[in-house]
Amino acid sequence: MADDKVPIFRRAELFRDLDDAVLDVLAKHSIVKRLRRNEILFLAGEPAKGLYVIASGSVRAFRTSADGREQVIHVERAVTTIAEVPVFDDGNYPSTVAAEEPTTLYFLSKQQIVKTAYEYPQLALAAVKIMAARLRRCAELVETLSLREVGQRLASLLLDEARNRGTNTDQGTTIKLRLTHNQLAARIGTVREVVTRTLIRLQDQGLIEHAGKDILIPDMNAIAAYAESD
Amino acid sequence: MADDKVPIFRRAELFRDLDDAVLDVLAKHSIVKRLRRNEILFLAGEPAKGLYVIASGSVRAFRTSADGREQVIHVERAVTTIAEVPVFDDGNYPSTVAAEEPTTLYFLSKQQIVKTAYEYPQLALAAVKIMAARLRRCAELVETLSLREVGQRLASLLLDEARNRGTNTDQGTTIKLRLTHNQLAARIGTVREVVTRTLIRLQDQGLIEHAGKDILIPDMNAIAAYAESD
DNA sequence: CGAAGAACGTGACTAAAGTCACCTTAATAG
DNA sequence: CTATTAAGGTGACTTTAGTCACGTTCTTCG
Repeated sequence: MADDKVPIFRRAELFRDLDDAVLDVLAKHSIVKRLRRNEILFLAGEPAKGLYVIASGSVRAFRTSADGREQVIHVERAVTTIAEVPVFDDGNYPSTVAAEEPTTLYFLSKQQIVKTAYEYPQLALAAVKIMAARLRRCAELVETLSLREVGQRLASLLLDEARNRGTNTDQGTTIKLRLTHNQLAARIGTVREVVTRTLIRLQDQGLIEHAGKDILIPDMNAIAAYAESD
Repeated sequence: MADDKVPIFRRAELFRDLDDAVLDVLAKHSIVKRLRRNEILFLAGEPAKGLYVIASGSVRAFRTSADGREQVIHVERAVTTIAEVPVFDDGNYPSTVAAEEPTTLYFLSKQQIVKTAYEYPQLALAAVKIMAARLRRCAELVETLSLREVGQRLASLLLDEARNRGTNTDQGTTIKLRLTHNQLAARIGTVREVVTRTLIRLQDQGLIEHAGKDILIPDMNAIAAYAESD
């Protein structure tokens, strides 16, 4: 039964360099958890018991203001781990995590991970790499939130999506947004209405063409320039 | 000559658990660098050659917008390391770093550190801890920038300072600010004038009393409540 | 299919933040 | 000690973002 977990675990960057035998031990100790869309895995500030491997689906880590507005810190999709931070620094969960879609996870206890990290330095090294990458993205998020306006933040997000999962046509790059305006807002640090209006504005400026969830970026360079401009 | 470096290195969290012998090797390979106030150590995006130990003084890591506005990501003071991120994930420097005051640093090459990390897992483990802590603070920064207003952000900063280096009197907690309004602005993501006005507003609201760089917080709970309020 | 709920669009308004220009005060270097 | 320069203060204004209210259009599911 743990056998089918091992290949999944191996796809996680954190575990990539561990031997099958070690992964097998981890897998045997892991506990399955399934989440419905928007179901919460844990809350920011809760004492952390361990980390999770996202076997399928995706989750968002976010913070909430007192009046309920969300700011997404990062989104992670299968197969990765989440909540490494509190495992290694022994604190509470730093953000609330909820499923973006139906998601299956495997839970691994803090003790188990830390023990393994002492025995197999590859694990610690991999953890460092993952955190380094997170830190980079987090610093970028700080920069855009603080130094760029909503239009540019939205443009960056679209650009990102287009680069990752866009398809090139003769008209330019097209993407099918899977996010609602509300979700977009939570990622770029604003509210729904502003997203709606900003999309229209980007269209008026000729940077995008959108019909519902379908977005066409005629000129990737133009939108990149706009996103980065002063 | 490396002998005097070893006790300094040992005070850095990253190196705390290494043997003297190992530290001695690192120390022998390190290169001194001195910075004047506001002198730049490296720029965001530059290829990273290694990390630095802050032997004395302090530095800020920040990002700059096209029109020159700065957003401070974190501040580090002696004795800590900076630029671990690009050492472990092998990318460019993520932020620009400049000295906040006259500062002495020791440079250590990426190769040297990585090699040591492979031999001594304590180093990797320490790096994970440091990054985890950074990630926490960075997420917090994202939250405050996105979800809180300037008044609250400034209040949190003052509260932080007061908790760390405030002195309690019968009137409340007092702190001597060492930051100019410009520096405050760069940390909380706004501009000078807004800081000036916000300080006045906080005073009008009875949360602080300030005369130049001296700030009195009569009621720590009150300002904490304000900083966190919706 | 048709009703309910979610998502989207939009006008009108408020408020917060940022900009500009200029003045005053403090710090410090010759 | 005084001349520069850096820092702080302030009024008037613009811009951007956020709020509220409400209508419309999708989705989806009983």
